[in-house]
Amino acid sequence: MTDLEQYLQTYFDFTQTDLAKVAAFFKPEVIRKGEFYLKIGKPCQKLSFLQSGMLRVFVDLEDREVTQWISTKGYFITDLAGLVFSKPSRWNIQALTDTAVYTIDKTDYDSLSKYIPRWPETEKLFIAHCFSTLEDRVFSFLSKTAEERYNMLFESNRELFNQVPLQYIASMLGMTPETFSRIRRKQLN
Amino acid sequence: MTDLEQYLQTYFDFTQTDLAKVAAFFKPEVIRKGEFYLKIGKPCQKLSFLQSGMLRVFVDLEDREVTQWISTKGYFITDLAGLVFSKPSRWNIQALTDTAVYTIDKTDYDSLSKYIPRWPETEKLFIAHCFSTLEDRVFSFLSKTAEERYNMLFESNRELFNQVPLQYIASMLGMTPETFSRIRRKQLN
DNA sequence: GAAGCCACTTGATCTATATCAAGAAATCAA
DNA sequence: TTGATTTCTTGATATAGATCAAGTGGCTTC
Repeated sequence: MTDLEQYLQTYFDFTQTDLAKVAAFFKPEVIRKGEFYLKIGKPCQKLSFLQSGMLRVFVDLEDREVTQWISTKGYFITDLAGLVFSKPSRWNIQALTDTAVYTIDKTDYDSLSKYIPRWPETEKLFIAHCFSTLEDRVFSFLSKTAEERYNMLFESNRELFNQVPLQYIASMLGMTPETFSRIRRKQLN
Repeated sequence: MTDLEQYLQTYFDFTQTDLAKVAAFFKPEVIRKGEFYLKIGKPCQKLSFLQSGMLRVFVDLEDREVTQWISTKGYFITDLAGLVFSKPSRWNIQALTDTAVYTIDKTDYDSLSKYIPRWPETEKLFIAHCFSTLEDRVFSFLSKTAEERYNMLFESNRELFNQVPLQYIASMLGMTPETFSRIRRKQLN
């Protein structure tokens, strides 16, 4: 069983048969460090499962970049609004390291329910789960300090802190690299 | 055509027949000012369409309340994670004024696809839309000042500012009532 | 292994926003 | 109406976090 199948299984509770059917639509692909998976304004006609490496979701403002998310091993990556509504992407997605993904294109993605009767239900659960995660994230900005947000992320995703330029994590947590660095030192003591 | 049907139509692009079918599942209900639509820890076994009035989504912390959202005329209200995953609700939802809603209970909600073949697709689009809105909200915390967030909300939902205790709007924007008040004065000049 | 480039750290200072404390205004209750 | 709450404003002050400006220490590249 591939990583992809394993992941789909834990996540979606498919039968072995459905698992294989779904997985067959995903094609392996490598994005080299620095290459873009997606650029702002382009249509997003694919969904990928991240097998190894890291992708950063970000936006360029006049005076700085804002990192919205960093996707690591075991996550899916796409611009959901782009995929679902065929809108131009609102995010850049770029490889921080050489990154191996399995990709399904929109056409195949949209056809999944023909082959997997339970797909629409599964897909709903998945998107609802993503929604719920974002609700928590919004709540963290409403109710937590920079230090508390740092600690939450550190507890839940320690590996990130060794593998990614820290300035990107800082941005994703809504603070400057300097603040991040000071909090980090404080927590190490 | 009821408000509900009208709203469902603009939102979901149903046929007239499907529209009537769906709408028939929703029962009118009134929540008096101060009453709770939902309490933290309780299961959320319903979804409602807000016909008039206002509901506030919030959490009690030790030393303060945090308002996560205020739902007004024309919005849906539920705890999505509760509805979809049958988890205990993570939010309190309380009426700020006497509020008229149309409510569908979970059992009926889950059965919709039996009557409306296009329901799963529609439901997916709806949840994906909610997700996308939250993405924008997260981004606003990563990239905007309190004043910028104030202005964004003011432009997009001016009525809210006349109808709701301002402290709740302040909380929902991630600032104190004092800061909100000062920004407000500044913008009025 | 020197030169250059990043990423990170650290200190000094600044600023947006929070906190604290009163008062004014609005709303509610009887 | 009148008093009692609650909400909003305003000022004074405090502070978390930003900004600015040098460093330092790795990596990379030739």
